[in-house]
Amino acid sequence: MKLEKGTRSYRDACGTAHALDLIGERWALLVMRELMLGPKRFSDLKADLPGISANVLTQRLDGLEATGLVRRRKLPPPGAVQVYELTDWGYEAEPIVQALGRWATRSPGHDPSLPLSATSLMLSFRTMQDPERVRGLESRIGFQIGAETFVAAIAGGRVRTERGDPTGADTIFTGAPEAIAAAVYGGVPFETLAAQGALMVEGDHALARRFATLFPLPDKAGT
Amino acid sequence: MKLEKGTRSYRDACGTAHALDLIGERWALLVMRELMLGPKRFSDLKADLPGISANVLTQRLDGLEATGLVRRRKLPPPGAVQVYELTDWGYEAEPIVQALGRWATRSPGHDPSLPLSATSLMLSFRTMQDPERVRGLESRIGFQIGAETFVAAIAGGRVRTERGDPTGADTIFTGAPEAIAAAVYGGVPFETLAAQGALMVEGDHALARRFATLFPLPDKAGT
DNA sequence: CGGCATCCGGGAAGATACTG
DNA sequence: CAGTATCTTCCCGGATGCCG
Repeated sequence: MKLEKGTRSYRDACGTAHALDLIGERWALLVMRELMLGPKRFSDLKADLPGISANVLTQRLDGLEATGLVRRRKLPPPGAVQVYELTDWGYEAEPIVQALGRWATRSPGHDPSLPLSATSLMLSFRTMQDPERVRGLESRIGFQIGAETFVAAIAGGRVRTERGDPTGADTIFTGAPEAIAAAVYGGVPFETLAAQGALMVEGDHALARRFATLFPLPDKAGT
Repeated sequence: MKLEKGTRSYRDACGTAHALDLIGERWALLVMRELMLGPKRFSDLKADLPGISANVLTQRLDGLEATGLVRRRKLPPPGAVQVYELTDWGYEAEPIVQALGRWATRSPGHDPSLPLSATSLMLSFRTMQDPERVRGLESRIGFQIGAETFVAAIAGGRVRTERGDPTGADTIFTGAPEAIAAAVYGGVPFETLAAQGALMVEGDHALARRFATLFPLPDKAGT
């Protein structure tokens, strides 16, 4: 842990510019994205951000902690590991992540088949849900992604996603984030993915199929 | 104009990550911010972004043009100068600028007394307006900032800002963006600023005073 | 003068290796 | 597992110069 040097600032009163002073460095906002669904440890952050190097991750976590966006916490024993979590103010950055995500899906250069973290996938359900299509639906969808589990609770015309135990959900998806994304955003049939061993769907298959229609991608920007 | 090299990408299917591929480089989003109220020429962009160097501005404009966010256009003669303007998709990034701006004003490190561009000030009125305080108000506020003019049209419970001729507005502010910001966000009395020659208010002074109360700053984030 | 291209120095990011 | 140390690469910022 060392002292920050003369942090290159925009020196601009505009809030947008100050936001970039805070989270404009490379990887900073993606680190925050990965913490949006709850605390994580260093090695999980590193694994979920392919391409980041350990020293850059250390620098970002130090910087975000110094600005009051991230806090490091020691979990109580047993398993007294150190985790990083967003502060309340850090969690308030979610609208930024959402606005960026929604806007960028209109990019002709956006490639949904690239690698994807489990957190990104769950956040994308928050971002991309279409209220028209969600209306009237009430159910719980479970996700088993590697060792992590999540639940999407559909009620009151909204899809809410969070970490949680999927047992008892109406349907459960098991597979890598990329496979679930292929089904939801790529329109790849479950059977195709199941045949590859990439995806397993348990419980109400009709519900699973309907779930995959709730998140339409916007049109690509033309010129 | 040269070919882009291997642009360092996050290679992540997440929309947020792709957005950062598009506008995550230093200055990129601030260039777009400066174009949000209409086309500008190179030298105006450079002047309104203190600290940017000409070559970086060139690189950003080239990059934004290549990704389809900015277009360069030749104004018809006379005065056939070249200007840069956002594409439709580029203008759709305004919610991002807004979300960043709103969020960052909660930062304890935010200093509203720093330099500010006229565009930033006008956009901040869009971002920070409080519907409760605006309700019932109907008027037109003019701004003369250097050689640029703007109008804030208040109607239907909303403040709309754009470039425009302020003649005939109910009240007109004349001064630097920093002076107007000091009045609106810093609570500095008009008289103080007028005594310094920093601000002039013409027309309905009561309206001007009320206008300055429409944009409350949120509480600072505490841990 | 506006709109760049070129060259240079410093510093941040990326990759790899190493340590408690 | 959670970082640190080192080295290399590349981007950013500043200065200068070209060219319509």
